[in-house]
Amino acid sequence: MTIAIVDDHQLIVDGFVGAVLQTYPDSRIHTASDERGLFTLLKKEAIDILFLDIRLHRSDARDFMKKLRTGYPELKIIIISSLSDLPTIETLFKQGADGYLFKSDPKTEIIKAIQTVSEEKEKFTSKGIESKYFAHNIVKSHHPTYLTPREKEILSLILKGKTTKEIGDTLFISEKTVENHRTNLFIKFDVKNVASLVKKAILEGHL
Amino acid sequence: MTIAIVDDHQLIVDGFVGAVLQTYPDSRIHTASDERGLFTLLKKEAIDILFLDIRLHRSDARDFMKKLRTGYPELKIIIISSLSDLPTIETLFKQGADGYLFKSDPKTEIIKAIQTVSEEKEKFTSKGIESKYFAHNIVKSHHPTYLTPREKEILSLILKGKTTKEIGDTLFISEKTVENHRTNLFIKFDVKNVASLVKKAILEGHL
DNA sequence: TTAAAAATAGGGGGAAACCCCGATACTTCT
DNA sequence: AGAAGTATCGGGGTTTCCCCCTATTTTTAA
Repeated sequence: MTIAIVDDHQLIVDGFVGAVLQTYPDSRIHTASDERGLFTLLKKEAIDILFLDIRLHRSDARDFMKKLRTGYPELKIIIISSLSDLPTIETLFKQGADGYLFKSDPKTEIIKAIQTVSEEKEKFTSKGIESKYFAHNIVKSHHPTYLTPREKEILSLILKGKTTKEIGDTLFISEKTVENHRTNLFIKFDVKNVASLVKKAILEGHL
Repeated sequence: MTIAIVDDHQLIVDGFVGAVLQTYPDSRIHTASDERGLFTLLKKEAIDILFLDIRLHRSDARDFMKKLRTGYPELKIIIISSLSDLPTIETLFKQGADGYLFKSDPKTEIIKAIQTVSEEKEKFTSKGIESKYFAHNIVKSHHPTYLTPREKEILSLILKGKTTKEIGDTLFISEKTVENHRTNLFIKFDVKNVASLVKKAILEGHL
């Protein structure tokens, strides 16, 4: 069994490798710290299970997952995150994640995750996830879902503290157009002002 | 030598313990996952060096550091964080931190940190910090500094997406007063709109 | 006890945000 | 060919923000 972990926190990687080797001394574990490193790795090695820190990709987790799914359909992807944001979790599952666990989960959950996805039958969610998942009723969760390229562009400028006028000047479009995109961002994020938008965007990894 | 680590991410804790035991097999390492656990621990054990994930304390790292410093003046405190926010680092040093390292630093930095603060002479900053530190010229850094209790209250309501009017109604004060506090927050955070305020506040751990 | 800081509140005004609406053009997918 | 989605722009409006001031009371610290 070949396992890979991608995380930019060295400590996380070390803790992970230790935990897996303890249970599976014969497993081969590859590590990478970012997106680029991951693809280099995937080209060289046949990876069975990938543990992925989703916060690596600021802008577009969706395209990233798609790329992984299409390029490596057999790959099992387990998201490992410090985010407890539920809509994100739901979205990632829709995008083809096979499992999800928190960095705060005990390391036994890693082993469980490996076993669950190896058996090919079901998706894995850690206990930490499940408790949060059912605490807030995720059923009526608002999907921050998909942002268009232009929306992402405008969101990033909002996050930089730019005003509508400044954004318009930057992108050479009218303030009205910026307002429209802004409104659409509000709708997609289900918020009613910039403060909430910025908060939600940051917590969902758009920074 | 007795070492403690406080972090709510189990993987980080495991990675840390492994790294330290590798170099100091005889060291005693205690762990806690939150603030409460830490104080329970400090009452029972004589800790020499504390590695602390500062993101644990949403509201008030300042009071927290003060409490530690006054209650345990001999304790060496090394902040371990995933935040790369420079003003925060500076502030924490001012508040009596003895060292600072990133979660993305290699584990050799942990050992270096232990050695540096043990020698009692100097503060420790990891290589990761130093490179960032000098990349942006921190000299003219704006200290988000001290927030009054009322300002913290208002900040937290802004972070919840409340409008000036709503905040006034919540705290039973006039909108004008809220506006004043809001202005003062802008000045202290050195920003010019809510978007930047929220972003900076979250990055500096006020969430 | 005096000075400084914090919290309160107001007047007044301009700028930006926010919310309706409708409209056109271009791509993409079915 | 038609529907859906994206991106563009406008009119016209209300609300909120943001900034300039002054000023009083209370709390805190020197």
